[in-house]
Amino acid sequence: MRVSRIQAAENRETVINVASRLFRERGFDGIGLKDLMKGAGLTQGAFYKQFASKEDLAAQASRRAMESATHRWSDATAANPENPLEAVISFYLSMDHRGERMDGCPVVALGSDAARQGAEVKASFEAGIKEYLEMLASWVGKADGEETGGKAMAILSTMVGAVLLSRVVNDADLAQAFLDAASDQVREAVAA
Amino acid sequence: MRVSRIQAAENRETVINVASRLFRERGFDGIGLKDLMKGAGLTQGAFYKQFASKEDLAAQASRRAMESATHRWSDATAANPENPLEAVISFYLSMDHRGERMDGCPVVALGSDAARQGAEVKASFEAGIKEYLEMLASWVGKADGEETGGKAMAILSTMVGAVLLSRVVNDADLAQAFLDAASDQVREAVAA
DNA sequence: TGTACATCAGTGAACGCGCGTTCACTGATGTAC
DNA sequence: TGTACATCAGTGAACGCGCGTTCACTGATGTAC
Repeated sequence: MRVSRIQAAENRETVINVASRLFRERGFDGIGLKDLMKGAGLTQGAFYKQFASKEDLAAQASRRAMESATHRWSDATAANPENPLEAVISFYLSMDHRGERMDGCPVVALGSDAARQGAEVKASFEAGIKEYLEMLASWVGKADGEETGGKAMAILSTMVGAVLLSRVVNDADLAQAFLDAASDQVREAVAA
Repeated sequence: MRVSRIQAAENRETVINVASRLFRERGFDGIGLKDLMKGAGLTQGAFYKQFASKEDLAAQASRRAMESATHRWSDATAANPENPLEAVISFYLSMDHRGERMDGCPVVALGSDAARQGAEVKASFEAGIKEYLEMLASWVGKADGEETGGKAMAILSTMVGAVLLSRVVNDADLAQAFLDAASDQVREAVAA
């Protein structure tokens, strides 16, 4: 049965939001369209009225996931404008973030998968990563020339790598140690 | 037809080696047992004479992949014992490494996937990561107390994150910038 | 404003396909005498 | 050392299943008059 244009648009958004979380939780290949649509309260048949293919949804969901991740950074810094970097460190480099793949950073949750996907998925990640970098660059102080962007990139690399490594090991103490070591390194990099 | 014990053991090793490369290239879910066995010159039916399940092979292949990665670090440093860290940086944080998923670092190639796997796969990664850390810790100089392990962890996080980020973006210049920024950061961290 | 009809989002079954896993069978290897 | 037989790595077909995708159909929505 047909549904209003507004309802259809809302349904589409719901599918993208659900997919952005379930893809992070289980990977692009770890969840099927049937379950994805069921998560949005729809049936599989409706999928191709909204998306060209699963890869198309992967690109949309990746973009949405990165948007919600950068919004989270914004919210954290708005709550602590005095020290935005420390506000981000305190949740990004935490055991909570290690444990919540579904709502965490998409680069960590899907980075290895995204590296195998097409240009559209990567473009979604690239856009979000540039958002991350702009925020970081505005906090680390613009000293002289190009080195600012470099500092932001190095900090982002350290943060992404630390959470990824923390998730890949069984030992919770080792995981915590990666997060702590990365926190220290980021603080030092900013101070330098 | 039966095959000698030696031949059977060799076949098993071949399957693990092939899997360690193909999993890195396509992900655990991106390659089937049929193609995996074909890559080793065998048929799918023989698989369950050697492995309990696909996840069992994933754990074996992950261990093998990490071993070959740490061996590569050893080889690089043996070729340049004066400055082992610089030797590792020059290939790990390179565009070549960004492009060769199949023979590159398993943490970058499979980290997001491994985070969703069981304890055995993670144990394989953990063992290799500890190897990485031991090598790094022996190079960064043991100053005073626990901080050495922390430095090694921070450096590994930066390196892993930079290659992952470089693979997730389409823009080759941005990818190169991540690798360069990480190289600088690692050098600074060691000097500090 | 009310009526007639075209549109199309959503349904649910079906498509072919490849997946991980199982199994009866083969025949060279390994063992016992 | 030679023979008889048990073992078992490998083969290839089959299993049930879920995948991404397609399609005929439904009926409320949107449009034209």
